[in-house]
Amino acid sequence: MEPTDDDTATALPLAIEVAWGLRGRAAKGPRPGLTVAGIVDAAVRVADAEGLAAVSMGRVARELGAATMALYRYVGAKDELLTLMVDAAYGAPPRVAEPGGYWRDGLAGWARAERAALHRHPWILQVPISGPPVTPHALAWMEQGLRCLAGTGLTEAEKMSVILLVTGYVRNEALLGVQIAEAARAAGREPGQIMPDYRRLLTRLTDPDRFPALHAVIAAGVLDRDDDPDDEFDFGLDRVLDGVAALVRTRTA
Amino acid sequence: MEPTDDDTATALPLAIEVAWGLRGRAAKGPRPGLTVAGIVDAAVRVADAEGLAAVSMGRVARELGAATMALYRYVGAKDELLTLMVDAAYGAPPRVAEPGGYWRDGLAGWARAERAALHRHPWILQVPISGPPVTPHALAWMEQGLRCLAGTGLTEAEKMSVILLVTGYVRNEALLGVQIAEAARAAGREPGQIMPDYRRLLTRLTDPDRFPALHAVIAAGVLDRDDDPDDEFDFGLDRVLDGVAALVRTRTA
DNA sequence: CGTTACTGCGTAGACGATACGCAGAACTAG
DNA sequence: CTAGTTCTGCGTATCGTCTACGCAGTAACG
Repeated sequence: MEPTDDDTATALPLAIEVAWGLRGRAAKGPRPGLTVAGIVDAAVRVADAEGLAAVSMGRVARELGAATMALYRYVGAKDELLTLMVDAAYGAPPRVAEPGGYWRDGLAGWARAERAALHRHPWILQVPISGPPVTPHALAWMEQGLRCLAGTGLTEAEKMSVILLVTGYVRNEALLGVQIAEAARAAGREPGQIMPDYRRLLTRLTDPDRFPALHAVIAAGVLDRDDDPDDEFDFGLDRVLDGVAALVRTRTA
Repeated sequence: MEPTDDDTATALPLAIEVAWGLRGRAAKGPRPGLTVAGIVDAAVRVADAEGLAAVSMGRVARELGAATMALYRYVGAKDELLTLMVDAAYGAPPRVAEPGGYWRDGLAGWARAERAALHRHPWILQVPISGPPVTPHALAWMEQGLRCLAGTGLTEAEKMSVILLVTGYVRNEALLGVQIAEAARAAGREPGQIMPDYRRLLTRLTDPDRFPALHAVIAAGVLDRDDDPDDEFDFGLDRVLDGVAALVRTRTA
């Protein structure tokens, strides 16, 4: 029988249902030798140590002392594994939204916590996109973010937009950091040396007449040394939250 | 002889030097049958039509009627090709920064233009990160963005941060759009049906007691139908630019 | 006309995802 | 206790990918 529209619409990949605790052990058959959580942990371990590119089904299986194909009893495809790896790497969100707390402090803490998670597991940013969040931790993070905005008078739609805006900012900022670290690794240099190299490269490539604004930046010494990433992050976050604050004011007044 | 520090620091992949016009035709030897630009165009064509996953060296070569290995005379590795594909897909930036124009209009136009490019070539967002921008169009976009901020009184470092902030917002917003479209494609449904499906899924997965803020969003009907993506984009952009405006005010006053 | 530098590209190796199906284990019904 | 059922681990095999290597042919130069 064909699955109904409703079934396909709310159908989840096997391993993700397991992550939500929607599947128990099978009544019959041999005891499973592995667990979804164990597989995901092993995969995260590999990604942390050797990068996302090293995460192949075979490599993860070897990590567990299992055969490659054994994993496919637990995970329908590699995509599922990646989705669950991201969920595991985020972990449970911090409790930042105290009832009665100032929304801005809560949201800033939430953003910083996400940033910390991305710095712990930079490969998260390389996982290809698959769809809207459906894993337990991902939704828990969303919940925490929304709670920060409880007392603001924003509409629910606006709250969601703000959450998306902030998380987008954090991800993008972290992405830039990873790009620089990646470039440093590829060139075999210390992270602190990358910006001067980049400045030299830009100076060689770009003509001051055709790139005046860029050369003004270079001349001002902006690329002479790496900025403190924390300062850079806080600067942008303040801009974003200022923008949100402007909206909150219109709703409060 | 070992390359000096300076050489490695400013060394560029072969094909990217070609893109900057830093390499002429070789004096001797047979006439090249292909060009870097032609290869990149073919790859972009494949990505547009069949997605980034379809872009393999072999597939691109077939598109050109050449052999797989022929491409490696022009690009050192697949990464280089991807970088150049992104550059080609962005194309030349629009001229949004009129001298004497209001910075906010210019920056909004710049953001919208980038968004349009990402919508034309959604696979850009799936290209793995490699490093800071070094291709001609990428730097031209940066130049245009910086020019918008000419009259604002911001420091050069602040201008750069603002540009990064805005481009980050645009990329993130486009990413969300692509995720939704991707989910729609994977589920074989019309784009307009995705949000109701998602709402059903969340309702099934999350307990209202443990996810009260999320359920408030659901109850408010936020996920009942797809928002107009343009409205959603403009909302977030206004927030970001409001934040920038607050900074500009402190520098002007 | 040799020399030389460069071209196209065939061959081949290493690796990755994953469909398929078998052998055997664990549980249940009788 | 036994037979049947259902699930597990995983070997085998297919197909696709990137790319190192090196040969043979070609165009320009001296």
